[in-house]
Parts: sequence; structure tokens; C-alpha cells
Amino acid sequence: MACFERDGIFAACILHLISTRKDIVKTYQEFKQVDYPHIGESILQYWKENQIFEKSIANRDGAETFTFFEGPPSANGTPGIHHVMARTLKDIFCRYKTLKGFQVKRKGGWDTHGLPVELQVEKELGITKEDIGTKITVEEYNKKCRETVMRFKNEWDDLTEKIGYWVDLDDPYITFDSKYIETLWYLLKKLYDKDLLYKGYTIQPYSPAAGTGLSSHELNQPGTYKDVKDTSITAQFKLKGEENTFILAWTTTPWTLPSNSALAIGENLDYVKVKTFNPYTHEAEFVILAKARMAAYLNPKANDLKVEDYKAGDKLIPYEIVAEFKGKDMLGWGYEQLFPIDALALPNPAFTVVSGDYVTTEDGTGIVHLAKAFGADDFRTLVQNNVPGVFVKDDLGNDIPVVDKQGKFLPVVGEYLAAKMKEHGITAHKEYGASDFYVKNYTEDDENAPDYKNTDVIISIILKNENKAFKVEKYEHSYPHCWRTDKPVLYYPLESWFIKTTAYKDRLVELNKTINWKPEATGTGRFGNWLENLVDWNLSRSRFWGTPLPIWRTSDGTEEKCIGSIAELNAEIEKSIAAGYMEKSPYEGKELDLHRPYVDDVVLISEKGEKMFREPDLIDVWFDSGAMPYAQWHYPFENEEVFKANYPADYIAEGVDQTRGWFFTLHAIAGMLFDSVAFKNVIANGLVLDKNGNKMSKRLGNAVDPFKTLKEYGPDALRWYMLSNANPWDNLKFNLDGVTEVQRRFFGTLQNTYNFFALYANLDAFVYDKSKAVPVAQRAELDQWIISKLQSLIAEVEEAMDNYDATRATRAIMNFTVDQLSNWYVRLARKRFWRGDMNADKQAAYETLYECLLTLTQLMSSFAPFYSDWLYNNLTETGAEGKESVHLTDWVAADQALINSDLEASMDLAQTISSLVHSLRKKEKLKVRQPLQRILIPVLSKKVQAQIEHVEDLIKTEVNIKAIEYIDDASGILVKDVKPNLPVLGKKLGPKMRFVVAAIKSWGQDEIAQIEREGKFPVAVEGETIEILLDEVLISSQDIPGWSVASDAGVTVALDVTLTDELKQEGVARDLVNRIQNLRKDMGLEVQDKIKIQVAEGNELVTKAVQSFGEYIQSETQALSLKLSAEAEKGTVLDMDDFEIAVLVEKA
RNA sequence: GGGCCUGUAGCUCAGGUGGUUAGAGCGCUACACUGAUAAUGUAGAGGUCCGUGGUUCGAGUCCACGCAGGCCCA
Repeated sequence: MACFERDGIFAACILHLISTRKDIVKTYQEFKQVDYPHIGESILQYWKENQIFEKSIANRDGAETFTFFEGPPSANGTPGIHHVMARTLKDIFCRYKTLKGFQVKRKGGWDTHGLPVELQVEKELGITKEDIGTKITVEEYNKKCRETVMRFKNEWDDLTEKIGYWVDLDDPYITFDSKYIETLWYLLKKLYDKDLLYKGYTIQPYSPAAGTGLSSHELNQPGTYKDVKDTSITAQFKLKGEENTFILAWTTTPWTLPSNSALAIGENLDYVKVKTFNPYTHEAEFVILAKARMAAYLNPKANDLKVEDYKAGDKLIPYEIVAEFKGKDMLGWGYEQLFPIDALALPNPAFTVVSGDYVTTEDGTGIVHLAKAFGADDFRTLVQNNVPGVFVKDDLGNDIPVVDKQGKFLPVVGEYLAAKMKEHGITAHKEYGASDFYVKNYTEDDENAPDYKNTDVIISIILKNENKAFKVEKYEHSYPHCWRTDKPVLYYPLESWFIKTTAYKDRLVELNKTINWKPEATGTGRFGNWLENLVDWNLSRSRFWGTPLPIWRTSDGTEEKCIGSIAELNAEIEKSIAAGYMEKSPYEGKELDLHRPYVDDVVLISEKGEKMFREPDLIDVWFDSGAMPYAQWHYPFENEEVFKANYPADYIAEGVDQTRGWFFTLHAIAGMLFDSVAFKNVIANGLVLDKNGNKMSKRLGNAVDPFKTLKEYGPDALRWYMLSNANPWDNLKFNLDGVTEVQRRFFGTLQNTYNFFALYANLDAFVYDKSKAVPVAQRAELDQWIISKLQSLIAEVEEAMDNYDATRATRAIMNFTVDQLSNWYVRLARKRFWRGDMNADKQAAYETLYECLLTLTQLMSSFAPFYSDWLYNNLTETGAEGKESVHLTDWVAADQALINSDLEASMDLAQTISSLVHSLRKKEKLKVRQPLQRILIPVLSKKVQAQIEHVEDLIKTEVNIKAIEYIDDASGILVKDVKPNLPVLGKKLGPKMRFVVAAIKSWGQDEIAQIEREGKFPVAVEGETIEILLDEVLISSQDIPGWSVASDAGVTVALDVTLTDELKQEGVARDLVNRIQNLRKDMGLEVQDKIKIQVAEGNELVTKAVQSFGEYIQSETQALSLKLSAEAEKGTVLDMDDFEIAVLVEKA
């Protein structure tokens, strides 16, 4: 069978191998090249066939649960590469916790409601919102939405599987499901019963011409914003308690001035009080405005003029600053109502100065006029400061603004304005009555009339006459218009349903402090600040496809009922039918569907016997997803036990853009209704950008296709790259070169290491058997060292993963594999594998390498689930202990007893020393093949010497030297160097540091000897003597006079470069071995093939080398014979760098 | 405009509590090794630690103010 060939690509055979593993020849499979994507596919198939995922959960029945919540994606678009990031991050901790013994149930889910789907459907059907209910029925429309929203479910499932994200895709929760909605209604009713669901106002864009509110999406239609010229007024608000002193505030909507109830300043902005004159009335006065805005209101040319010299009518108006202060000094100042209409009078703290974080000095006066009814900022600021707004009562006693829904002032203002027109003799194109003052929605007839004056202009004239306007001018700005009527939009209070989150603000803040956020700043900063500035959650959406608000109301709004379950709905319907308000249930003979339009057909009967109609709103889709902990189990109607065992979540992860979305709604619902957090640990991952740091977009064509990437690189390298490159909460500049690098550097190295193991293990017929393994304590130092390193690695990975730090874990694994295992352990241990017959040392080497590899498969299995399982299967198929999958194994904790830090320190020294000798050899142009007699190492303590002696053999082999000699103080040739130990000295000396440092640096050998002898050394600083103690300086060996030395990390090495004849001969012998090995390879010989060698006579050096080192040459080259002979001239002429020699090699 | 994040070598990133000459990998250059060989080792070049002030004997690290990029919210 092709699988058993040495060379070739084998991934294709894996499936077969695994399925027949019990019957195959006992051997470790060898692979020259690895097809990572194919490994992904075949292992995926293996998991499916053997139900590994299901087993990983079933195996943990009865174990402690680890709960994960899936934030539901929407399947109306295709998944992108950033979803690979998000889903990988979700997956790894669930896999890790499974290994650690937890049962981790993971239910998939789909977010199905909301605007994106609706817009997509509108686009596809070529309709607008207005057409729904006319050109197309709501029923048909919602049917289309339902189809569209799951359109790409298959692509999503496909990606989820291919990247190895283990989640239950067969039984997901779906937010449009009636059962799901029933739980939402249950939760809403709970809120309602706790008085946390109320109807209030929110300031929204409103088209008076169309009589309808506009969504932000409608406002973002092209052409909505137009440049228009409006009358702008800088009004004078008279400060209470001070004569002739006015706060200046600028507005482009003068019609909102009668509704003014506060002024906003920027706390850190600079303000001035200026003595000057009103340009219209010429009255002397003081005005207050931002210092940075003076030039816009006070002509700098008048700077030199004296205030006293001003005469009414002068063109240049002089001014003089009389006081300066910060915005925060103005907080709480009171002023008189601009339009003193009795019906609009307000109690304190109305008409005061408050703080607004949006106030700038870019335009206006640096002071912003606030009208609660007509601006979202205004509304929010006034609510936060408890300042009442200007409203009047309607017939039912509700507060309504002074502008009606046609965009016209109510008579209460109209009368006042009409009277003022008469008083000031203002004439216009027509006589204005109390009900004639439109504020935006002017009729065309009026606008085209000569001498037309609109309300803004009339207000301006009145204010000018009454010394209440400092500046009036036409101002061109961009203003939104209704896309349907082309008329300007008003910001206007519209009714909405709210969840009173503010009532639970303190508790939500408290609970948040118990959540482990990664990164922390997202929890304390972004999320924490958001909670601190919480406003009530606006739940209403005026759309069609979504969860209906389960509230029915009488027409006059005096009675209402909130429905909390399907059973309750049906019971109420029965009552209504009995009362004759409905003929029959809309659900009679039909499948239950709680969506519109069916639910709208339900008319209920109130306590008093009135008809009640459903409030037409849908709820915010974020409520849908925030309720998933309960609704995914149809709690409390079903699965109460499952819910309780899986709440709250131990872990969730989503993009940082979800902070105010899912993270918040989960937190709010849990805190308000269950007095609990919804999740204990959370990772908020960053964005995936293109390699240049730009946002990926399909339109720009820089989006990376996840399927294509998976096909090319396989899932493991992709996952590994995303986790190890940077912390997941930083933005990732996604670069395929990075994936290649991970594949080559980490997976390639690991694969090479495995191949090395497999090659020799098969030759030696080695099979790992734990019960017969050589005890670690009896293995070679090198083995003990790598086992020690391995235990440290396990501990580090465990600690990192327990702390939700995948980047640290992956990097640690990578460094161990590449630097320690491959580049040091295997390199130094190689000869043990290829020499001689099986013995205890050789077996220990195999066992050590095997144990490292096997442990690695488990450590990396969370991150690279496919490759690790593949490798695990390759390693374990010959042994009895292998489980079906690495994902079904139990975590093997680090064995502290095997950690040997002394040995690790020794090995660090060996690595440093070897590196130094290499560098010296290079400097002296002495290649490693040339043996050298000795190196000298100065040692400052017996301990260091002992540590090096421990690894002497390794060093000698690695750098090809015969001996290591140590030089200590007694040798008398050591030159030492001294440096101040800055962290220690700094604490003791403070400012005197620099004198002492200078003194220490000037020390010679005598001073160093003295402090070593006496443990202290006096230094004179500014007449004072300071004792420097031995542990306040760092002493190192610096040099050995007359030798070629190199130093690093406190270690110094000197190389003896003397070449004796014997060394030269040995060098030649090794050169010969090298050349003959190359010949063997050229001849295409297998490793185990034997040869016969003949070497030409005549070169004295070669002759001596063959005589002295013949045995060595023979054993290295698998030669049965080696002789000097003239025959050799028929063979190959070898280039020995300095000379040439002919050699004849034949297969034996 | 506000909140939060990021800025260190050509690229991707490390750099507890301030402390000696700021590191790694990749890439580049040169050399070496050669029974892991499409592997490996060594060395070299490469830095205004975003900027400006400040605190300190000493700042990549702490503080302030900026600049650039990003996310969310207005």
C-alpha cells in the first residue's frame, strides 16, 4: 500500500490508517512533506465518524460544568476572516476546560431579527418601508425575512466545522422561534411587574410634513443633508442677581428658544465677562462668552477704543474684559427665562448653567442653549442634571412640547408671539394668529409671498427690540431633510418604551467589578464608564421583523396589560372572544407565530371591559441576544435544571464592538432580573484588519476569504497565527506571510522533530511502553533537562490558560518546540539515536523524545486541534495507551518533582559557552570539524564551576574541544571587572548615586580584591564616607591576558588555538568522514548500507590520519574496510580545502 | 466633541514594581555545519523606543500636553 512508502505525501492515507489502526504494522508513520489542509479535512472526517465532539461531552457526564455562551451571529451574510478569529477564541478555552475535566456544553445560536435583514429584503424586493403593508403584506414581508436571514447558514456551519470550532450546530437556538420569543415575553413581563418597563419620550428625527419619525438609517440616505441658510440668533440670557449682565448663547433654531430651560458650558473651557454695548439697542452691558470666541463677536479693531468714549451708533463697539473664569466656575448660575410666558414658568433648578461634554469653541459662544424637547443632547443633559424641560399638559394630563406634530407652535406660544408682533409693530405678509406659527414646516404659499417673515425671523426681531439678542445673522449649514417630503426634519420627542436600567445602575456597576475582563481596560474603562453614564434602555423599534412588544393598551392609555407567556395570551384571547371583541383567535387552525401581523390582530379586553390593542412597537434585537442564557433553554417553561447548571457563563468572547451591544444586554438583564452577572470571564477581541492596517471591506477588495485561506494553509496554522501573533484584544493586521511563518517555523520544526523520531524509532523497532520506561532520574542529564523544561512548559501553559491568555500559551509552546526541543535537545542527542544497538541510554533518549512529543500534542490541542490529533494518532497508534483522540484525554499536570532548576541553569551556561566558542572559532577561522585542545573559563565561584562541569561533555561534543579548564582567583591571571548594582544602590543613596557610581567605575584590581576580602569599601562623597558593601556591586571576570576571549551574560571563554600534529590528523580524519559521507549520499546508499574504502597514498597527513583514526572513520561511515592503496587513484578526487586526495568507495 | 485602545529595528511583536550596553522571530548580508538536509548553527548590518515638556541621581517604563491610527458613542 502506498502509505508505507518512505517518501510521498501521506495525509491522504490517514483516514485509512486510523480506521484500521488495530491491524497495521507497528510503526511510526514517516512523512517527508505534510499537507496541512488535508490533515484538517481528514481529521474532521474522523471526528464526525467517531463522534469525538459528542464523546468529549458525554465522557464528562456528572463532572463539574464549565459554561460557555455563544453570541449568536446573523447568517444573512457570508462569514469573514474575522469570524475565524472570534470563533477560534471561543473554541480554545472550551477545549482546554474539557481536558481539565469539566463538562462543557456549547449550544450554537442564530441572531435572526433586526434592521440588517429588513434592509436586505427591502433592497431585494425593490421596496421601501412605506410599501410594507400596502404593496406587500406584512405577512409576506416577514416570510421573506425569515427565509433571508438563514440564507448563509450552510456557509457558516461549513466554516465553523472547518476551523474546528466545536459547538452544537444540530440543535441551535434561533431567536425567531416561538419558544424563544416566549421566554423573551416572560422576561419582559418580569421587568414590567417590577415597574421597570415604561413608556416615555425620546428625542428622534421627525418629519412634520410626513407626520412620522425617521430612523437613523433613513437619515443616512444620500441627499438627506442639505446646505440651507437659516436665521441664527445669539441670545442674551440675563443673569440673576447681577445688573445688565447676560450669558450669550447661539442657536441656528431660534424657534427652540421659548423651550429653553438651561445653558451648557464646557467645564475646562475659559470664559470671560466683557463690558460692552448691545449693537441693536446700544445699551451698556456685560456679556459672558468663551474667551476663544471673542473675536467672532467683538471686533478686534475696537481693541484700543475706550468703553467710556462710545456713542450710540458708533460702528466700532469698544469692549473690555472685566473677569476671566473656567466653565466649571459657572455651574449652577441662574438666569431669567428668555420668553417670560406664565404658562411655561418652571420650578428650580430650571434656567441654570450646567455642564455639557459636547460644548466646543468651534462656533457659537462656547455656551449652548438647551431645549429638552428638541435635541437628544439637550434631553440627556437635562435629565442627568434633573432640570425640567418646557412642556404643557394635554387633555390626558401628559406632558407635550410647545410645538405640535404638524410643526406648529401651540397657542400658548403663538398668542405670546402674536401679541409681541403687535406690541413691536412687526408686520409680515399676513396677520399672524395664535395658531399660525409654523417652526419648520412652512407652506409654500407663505414662503413665496412678498414680505414673508418666518417664525425664526419674527422671534429675532422681538429679541432685538427687547435687548435679548446680541447678534442675528443668516447662517448657512447642513441640515437634515425628510427623504420623502424634502422638508426639514425636527428633532422631536416621540413616545418609546424603555427599560429603566438607571434604577439598577449602582448594582450593575457593582456586579461588573466581579467580572474578569480581558483586557481589563475594556471592563473598567469602556464598559465601566458606559455603566456609570447609563441612560434608560430604549427598547422600541418601529419595524416589522422582530420580537413584538407584548403590551396591550386601551385607546386612552389608562389601562394596559403585559403578556408573559403563550398560555396567558391564549387565555386572554378566550376572554376577548367571550366578550365579543374577537371572532376567533388568529391562531386557530394555524401554527403559532408570535410575529406581526398575527399578534396585531389580537384585541384584548381590559379589566374595565375596554378594548385593548397591542402597542405597535417591536423590541430592540439586542434584547433578543441578551436574553439567550434563558431563552436558549426556553426557561422557565422547559429545561429548568439545565439552565440552573449552566448559569451564569464561565466564559464568553466577542468583538470589542459588542461592548455596548451583547455584553451590555447580557449584563443588564442578568443584573436586573436575576441579581447576577451573566458571565464571569470575557475576552473582547479586536478587529482583524488587512496587512496594512486598513479595515477589510468587500468593496475595497482587501477582504481575506476564510475558505480560500483554509484551503491553502489548513485550519491549524491559521488559528495558531491569529492567537500567537498578538494579544487577541489588539487589532490584528492579518498577513498571510505570518501564517506561512508559523507553518514553517513551528509546525515545520515540530514535524521535522517527529520525522526524526519516527525514522530512528522504526529502524530500532522502538515502541513506547510507559510501564517499561527508564526512570527519569536514571536518564542522561540532557534528558532530565528537557523533561524539566517540559514540566515548566506545562505549568506555564496551564497558568496562562487559567488566566485566559492564549497568546502567552502559544508562544511558550512554540519556543519550547523550536528552541529547546529541536534546536538543542535533538541536535545534541542525535548521535545517541544513530549509534549502535539498543541500550538503556538509547531507549531513554527515545522515551524522552516521545514523551516530549506526546505531551506537546496535548498542550497544543486546544489551539491546533487537527494537527495535534493527527500527531497524537501517529504517536499512539503503536501503543496500547492511546485514546481515540487527544481531545478525549485528561490533562497531565506538571510534575514539580521533575523540575530541576540547577540543571536548567547548567544548560543555560552550556548554551552560552557553546555560542561563545562558535563565535571564537569564527573569529580565528577554525572550523568546528577541526578539534581543539581546550578552552579556559574563569569562574568566580565553585558553584558556577560545578554547574559547568555538569554539562562539560555536552559542551565538548558540541564545539569539538578536548578539555575545559577553569581559572579561579588562585591562578592569579584573572582580570576582574566591577559595576555598581544600580537598583540596590539607588535605594540606599538617592542623589549621591552619581558620585559613588563614578568612584566604583574607577576601581582597579586592588580595590576589587579589597572589597571581596573585606566585604565592604569606603567611598568619600562630599566629605562623608559611604561604605559600599559587596552585594552592592557586581563583579565579573573580564579578561585573560594574552588569550582570545569572548564574553556574554557574565560568562567569559578563552580558546586555546594551538594545533598539535595529532589534532591536525584528527581534523583530517573528520574531514575525510565528511567527504565520504557526501560520496555515500551521491551514490544513493541507504543509511544501513556498508562500504569499502581505499585512500590514495602519498599524503603524509592523510596517511597518518588513516593510521591513527581508521577505526573512527570506519565506524562513522559504516565501512567494513579501510586501507591505503594506489587503487584509490581510480576513485574520486576529494577537495580537502588545503589539498586534494583520491578515494575509492565501493558498496560492500 | 467624549470614552477606550495602539504607537519600540524594514515587518510582526516582547520589554513585573523606573536601574548597567533596549530584546526575539521573520527578512537582509556573510560564514559554517552536513546520517533531521526543502532541515540546522554562528556572526553582522539595522533603533530619535511617535513628539514636547516635567518628576528623578537615573525614564521605553511615571506625570502633563500634543501628534498619528483604530473602535465605540455623540
